[in-house]
Amino acid sequence: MRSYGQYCSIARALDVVGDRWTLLIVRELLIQGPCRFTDLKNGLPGIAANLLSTRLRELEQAELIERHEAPPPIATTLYRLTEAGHALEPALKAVGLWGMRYMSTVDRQDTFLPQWLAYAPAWFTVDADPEAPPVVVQLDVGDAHAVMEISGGRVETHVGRADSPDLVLNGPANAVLGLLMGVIDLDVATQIGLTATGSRDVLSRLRPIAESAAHAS
Amino acid sequence: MRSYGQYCSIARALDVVGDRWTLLIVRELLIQGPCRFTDLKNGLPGIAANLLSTRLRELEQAELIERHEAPPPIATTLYRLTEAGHALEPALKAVGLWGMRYMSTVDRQDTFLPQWLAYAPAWFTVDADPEAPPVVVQLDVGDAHAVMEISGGRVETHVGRADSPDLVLNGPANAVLGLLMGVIDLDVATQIGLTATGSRDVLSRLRPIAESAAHAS
DNA sequence: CCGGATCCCCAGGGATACTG
DNA sequence: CAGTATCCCTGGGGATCCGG
Repeated sequence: MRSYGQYCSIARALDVVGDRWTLLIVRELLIQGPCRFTDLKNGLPGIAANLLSTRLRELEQAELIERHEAPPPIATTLYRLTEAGHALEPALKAVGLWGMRYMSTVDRQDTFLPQWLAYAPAWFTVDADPEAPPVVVQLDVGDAHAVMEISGGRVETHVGRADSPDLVLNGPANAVLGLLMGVIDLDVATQIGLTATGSRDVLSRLRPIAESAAHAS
Repeated sequence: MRSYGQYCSIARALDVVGDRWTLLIVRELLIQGPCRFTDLKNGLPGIAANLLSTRLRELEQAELIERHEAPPPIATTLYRLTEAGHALEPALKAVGLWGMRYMSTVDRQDTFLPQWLAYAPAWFTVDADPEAPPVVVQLDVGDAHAVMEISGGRVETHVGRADSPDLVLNGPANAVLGLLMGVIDLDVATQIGLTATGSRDVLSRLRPIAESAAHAS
């Protein structure tokens, strides 16, 4: 990207990460950890291979990521965030929090990956009642499955299924995540296809982070 | 901008404000208030007029800004942020906070405008001692002049000069702002051309916001 | 002078194919 | 699997011009 040539920290930041796809590459590395080239390509539907290659080179030069030749049994190069790259997390969260206003609808064309089902609650919701006993929520959106563990003030998530969840939320992405993120309420979510199986009152355990509370992890 | 086509709030946000210049236009409207076309063009050195025109149209369609036909004596159209546009402030602050790491050096080519001298301390520093009496700091970088009023826990700024400041900081942009933002210390700032006239101990009144504390105003 | 519109040129992005 | 090479096309930059 051409530099804006301004002595302003916002413009300087955009000089480094303002290019198309760049912040989404950082997003994938933040939520997935160190990735192979192919992992990144799969996590960024639509990106051209040459462009990913170019971006990775630029990010490495900017010292936001570093290549790491993993020994067997991996035996391939992994890309991982440096400290400076990891420091983008608060900025990405703030941007994502603002973008939440566009999450109430979903287009048929939109791609949706399991890891996004997992990271969204982890980044943008908190346990509203830290003293209460732990609960587990299973999220199912098509073929994407994730588990939320709400406990001690924190919400932790991972891709996959739970053994005996207290609640199972199933439906289209905007119904499940829209409800969790607080952009739609339970009535609307149900209307657009949400089915909630189990104890619905665990939903009150979850509080979406308000914009005014955007902050570092 | 082409849509990323992902059901992810970060990707959705970038669909709207990820284009070149877009976030900087929002920055100008945030720090300047409602602006004329020419004000924006002047505040964004290097932008082509047609591109500014295009971006303003896109931003209006996205309902982040709105045109306002101001009556005489202004008698021209003003562009101002809507609620949704204003809601970008936390995200811009978080991005700017991350970009602070690139503020220790300044290139001769870099442009620097008086309003940036004013907004940076207001956005990225706080009064470390709210109980102490108010102090006034004058900032001079070339032809750019700004005033900081540190009082009651807050740091307020405006472009211009103060009558009887408690401290005057003069020097290149990276010396003055780098010092205030905490990216360089007083010794280094002095080495690269800072002159501090008045009571230097008022500098201790100022605390740069740490990354972990990035939050809404 | 303000608020654009038009035109031309080039860099950057997208799609596909190909290679070590 | 991990990229590179190629081609095409869109979008951005710069200058100029035009109506109010």
